[in-house]
Amino acid sequence: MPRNKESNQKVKDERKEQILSVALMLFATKGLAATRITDISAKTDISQGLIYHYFSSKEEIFVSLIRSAMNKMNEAARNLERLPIPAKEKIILAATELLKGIVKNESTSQYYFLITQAALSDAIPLEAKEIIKSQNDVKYEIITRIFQEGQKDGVVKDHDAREMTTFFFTTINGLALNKAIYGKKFKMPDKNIFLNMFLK
Amino acid sequence: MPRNKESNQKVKDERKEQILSVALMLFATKGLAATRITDISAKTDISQGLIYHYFSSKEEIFVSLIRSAMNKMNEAARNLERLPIPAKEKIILAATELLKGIVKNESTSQYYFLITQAALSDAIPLEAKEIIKSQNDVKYEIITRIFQEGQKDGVVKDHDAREMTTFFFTTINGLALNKAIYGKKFKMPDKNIFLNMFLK
DNA sequence: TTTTGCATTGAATAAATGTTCAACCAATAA
DNA sequence: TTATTGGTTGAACATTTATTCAATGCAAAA
Repeated sequence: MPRNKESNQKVKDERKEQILSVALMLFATKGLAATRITDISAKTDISQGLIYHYFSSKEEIFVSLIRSAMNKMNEAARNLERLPIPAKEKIILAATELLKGIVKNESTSQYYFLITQAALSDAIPLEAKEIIKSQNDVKYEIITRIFQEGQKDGVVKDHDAREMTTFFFTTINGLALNKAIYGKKFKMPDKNIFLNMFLK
Repeated sequence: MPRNKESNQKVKDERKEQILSVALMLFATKGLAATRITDISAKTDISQGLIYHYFSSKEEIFVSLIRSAMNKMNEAARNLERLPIPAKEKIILAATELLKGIVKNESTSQYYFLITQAALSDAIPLEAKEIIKSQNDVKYEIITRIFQEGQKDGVVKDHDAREMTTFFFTTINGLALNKAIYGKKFKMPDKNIFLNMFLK
């Protein structure tokens, strides 16, 4: 008999994790098409063959990353909405955490680029585009609701809530891409400038 | 003797223009690596061979597009600075024109994506990266100066001018990408929300 | 120690794609 | 009409790269 089930599963999970983590970095810095399986193989020290033991194709790796990116973002948005604090606090918290995430956690900016790439590019698996299409609105709707709540409280500006949401996410997205471009050189600007768009 | 010089030059310019225009669209929607010479060939109805008569490689086409994108943007920024109007008006004008450009002229959003791609990706000709490195700051510095002038006039908020500039361009960039993703479905939000970040 | 099941390897395969090049054609001057 | 120049073609070539697969290694059970 070979290794026991759990131990095998552990190895499998670790390998998958390694592959996904390196692939995220590569897809974000080179793009899907320009990332070679050999690149992933070299950076993970996992043979090409083994990568195909865990994922059926390069595209499946990409789709898997998109799926987890969307899940993480939506999960965070849902948690935010549930918090027992006023709308204004939620908005400040969201801005603070998102900007912090961009500065600290490299994978945050990388996820943003991955999603931008997937949404934008024709050369991306259909499945990835569908995941985004069906899930992207979730966080938009949540933030829009929070803005509307804040307007009732009289603390959020009286612009169209959905339009403010567009600015909210496009700006965050723009910052994340800027961070991805400039790396450590990027200096995050003061979040209060950003909050001026929304808060009275 | 063949066609005369001018007539030939005209044909050449037209062909180059065709190639560049189609390549811009393809690079912006698929990325450099995923765009095939055959794609450009098919969409322009120009044979593959002829493309190599005008450009020495796929990458040269890309570099050429990056160069003209940077030139256009910097030129616009320089013209803005020269206008004989108060700083506040310049800021409003810049925002108005940039947003209008994103909504109307498809190539504007496409240029933004091209530059983001080039700045971000490792799989991009070095020359393109160097053009961006050396030229990207130009427009940042111009807008920063205009913000500072506006602060002297007492019409621009007292945040760090350079940080406001970061928000200015990251937001524009984010909007342009959003437009590129959603195309005609994209609804441009009210520019006054945006201007709240900067104007008193 | 031997067997077994599964992870793992990397060379082989097949397909795709950037680039080249010899031949072709079209317009004009002679 | 003919010769010439230079735009134009597309098949051929060389290279790259995703994917497969037969063989190997290894940990645990018998």
